[in-house]
Parts: sequence; structure tokens; C-alpha cells
Amino acid sequence: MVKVSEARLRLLGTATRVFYTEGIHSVGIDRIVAEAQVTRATLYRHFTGKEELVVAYLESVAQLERDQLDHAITSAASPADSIRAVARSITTAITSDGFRGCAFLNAAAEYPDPDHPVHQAVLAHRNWFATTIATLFSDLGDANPQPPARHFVMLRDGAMTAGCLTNPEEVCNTFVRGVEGLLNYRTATTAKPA
Amino acid sequence: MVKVSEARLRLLGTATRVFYTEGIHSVGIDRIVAEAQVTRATLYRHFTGKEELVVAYLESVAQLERDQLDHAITSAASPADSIRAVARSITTAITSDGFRGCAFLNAAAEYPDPDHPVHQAVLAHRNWFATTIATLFSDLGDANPQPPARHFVMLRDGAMTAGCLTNPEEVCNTFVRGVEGLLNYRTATTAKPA
DNA sequence: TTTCAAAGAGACCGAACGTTCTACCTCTCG
DNA sequence: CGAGAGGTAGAACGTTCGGTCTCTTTGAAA
Repeated sequence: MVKVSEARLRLLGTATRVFYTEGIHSVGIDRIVAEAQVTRATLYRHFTGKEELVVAYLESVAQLERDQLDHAITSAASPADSIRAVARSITTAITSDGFRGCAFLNAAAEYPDPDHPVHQAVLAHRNWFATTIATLFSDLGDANPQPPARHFVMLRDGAMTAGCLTNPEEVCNTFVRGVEGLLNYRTATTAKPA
Repeated sequence: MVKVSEARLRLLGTATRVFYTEGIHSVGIDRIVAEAQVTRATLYRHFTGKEELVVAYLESVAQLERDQLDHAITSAASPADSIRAVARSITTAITSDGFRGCAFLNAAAEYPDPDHPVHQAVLAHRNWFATTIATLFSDLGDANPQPPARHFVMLRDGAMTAGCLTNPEEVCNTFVRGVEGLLNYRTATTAKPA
């Protein structure tokens, strides 16, 4: 049994919460250290610096999303239902309390430099998501799953971004309509019975 | 003739460029003052502080977008072409050099507090955009223009956000396909000949 | 010519930033 | 028992932050 440091967990937990709700550049490590009830020295024993803490924050969120998506997909009855389950997990996120948009898109807005580790972490997670969605459309019988997958991701990005700027329910409605339209259009053209 | 301060123009110009390409919290006023070849005192003579400069930056971009959109709309032959023209202005932006996403979405990511003036400036511009698009779909003959308008905005947000994270051409392709699909679906159901 | 606002030059402020340091405590494992 | 890792506590580092200050120079209108 690997003993996971208690202080490290508190550190990463508060970092996740504070970075997500308030932004990254806006909050200093003093805030995180104080709210995690940890001293500065402890932070720098577990992380080389703020940058590494930010990357760890994003990777913890990425792990969470991967778990959620895996669960949603594997517990779906059909390929089409898998996509609907993914859509539902997105609408659930958007309508949940304290929703502040996509952690990765927000991070990318703060770290525009493509070479920066934080930006790279964002790109890595987005690549995983894109290929995962493409696999779903491939399972749906589409020979060329990229176009509908990109369409789905575009709707998802728009919904996640606008979800904390306008009425979340309306955004969710528009999103699920779009996804249903995408599924209908696909079956109407590529025509392989579900 | 109202003499517009030369220094103020330089200030706002460099602020626009630097804030857009590097983010807002990341750059201090020293950078802006230095690149604008202006002293600190001059900055604080024209703006009460950094916050006001940020708002001025966003409003200058908003003015630019309004002009572009007005021109695109008025020079279109039909209501449907107006929407296509708007879509084209978006793809043009995405594929242009130095594209870093939507200035407003990026700003919102850095200012999550809904009461903050910067956040409010973002919301104001987004409201204008939403109503403008809704008017276009209304002109297209749709009795209930909100759903397709929201769909359009969602695609736009997704495209603008992803346009600087993945291949811009692919994003544009997906976006115009989505818009065309939206127009087709609309005419196929609401059924008023163009 | 006088006047006055705009701008330049640059020192200065307190605060916050991310980071490093020493010193001491307290477990657990060998 | 003793060593060492992980934790606490807190001072301190130099830098940058946003913002204010005084003083001088410029230039055009009154």
C-alpha cells in the first residue's frame, strides 16, 4: 500500500477548486497554501513550483473526466446511446453548481504559448477526447467518423464555454438538439440502421 | 474636430495587441507602457487603472466586430447569404495570422466574477451578437429564431475556441458544414422558400 | 506672449508575487 | 535506538505588481 501524502492531497484539492473557480494567474500560492492549511515548504517539497501544481491540477481533472466518460460509454446500450450518454454527462456538468466552463479551455486562455507545459496538457487532453468521440462515431458504423466527431466536439466546446455566460438550461437544450440533429443527419445519410 | 490623443491611441493599440496575444493577467502595465513608448503618468491620465484599460481594449474589439458584421450583413444579397457572410467573417478570423481565439471568451476565462466590469463587457458584447444573429434568422422567415440562433452561436463559440488549439482549416470546415446543415435543416422544416 | 493642458522622465510606494531558507517537530521503518 | 523522510513554522529573498508622486518639456490656442 502506497501511502499518499495527506498534505499533498489537500494541496491538490484546494488548487483544483481555487484554480477552477477563480482562474490561475489570479490566485497566488499564498492563497492555496493558506486554504490547504499547509506551509510553503510543504508545497515546494511536493511540487517544483506553481507551474507543476497547475499541470497536476489539470491532469487530475483530466483523470476525472476520463473516468466519467469511460463509465458513461461502457454503461450505454448502443453506440448511439454512448454518444447520448457523453452528451448527458456534459449537460450534467454545465447545470451543476459552481460550473465555470471547461477547465482546459480556461487554462488555454491563460496560457496561449503552445510550448508551455500547461498549454500542452490542455492539448493532450483534447486529443484524447477527440479520438474518443471519433471512436464512438466509428462504432456507430461511420466509415469516416472524423467529420461528425469534430462537429460533436465543436458543439461541446461551445456549450461548455457559453454554459457559464448565459442560461445553462438554454445552452443544454441547444446542445442536445444539436447532438440529436447530428445523430439523425448521420443515420439519414450514411444509412446504416441502428 | 476633436483631437484624439496620440499617446492614447498608442496605448490602446499596444494594449489590444498584447492583451489579445498573451492574456491579460500575464502582462503588467510596465510592458504596455514600454511598448507604447509612453510613461506611466500618461497611462493614468487617460485611464483610471489597468481595469479600465482592459475594458477599453474589449470595447475597441467589440466596435471592430460590430463594424465587420454590419458590413458583411448589409452587403449580402439574401438573409441566408447574410448568415453565410457572418460565417465567412468568422472563418476569416480563425485562419488569420496571430489568431488566438475570441478575445471575449478569453477575457471571461480570466475574469470569472460575473459582477466584474470586464466580465460584464463580455456579456454585453455577447448579448449584442446573440440578438444580431437572432434577427438574421428572423429575417430568414423563422417565427421562432432563437433556437437556430443559439445553435449558430454555439457553433461559433466552439469554432473560435478550438481554432487556436487545433488545425484552423479543419475547424473552419466543420464550422461551415454545421452552418450549412443548420440552414438546410431550417428550410426543410420551417419551409419558407428563400 | 502668456497660458495651460498634454506628455515625458523617473523616483517612489506598499503589497503581492514565486521561491528559498533555517530550525524544529514527529512519525515510521530498519 | 537511531536515522531519515515528511511535516510545521516563519523569516527572508529579489522581483514585479498596480499606482502615485514631482518636476520638466512641449506645443498650440488665447
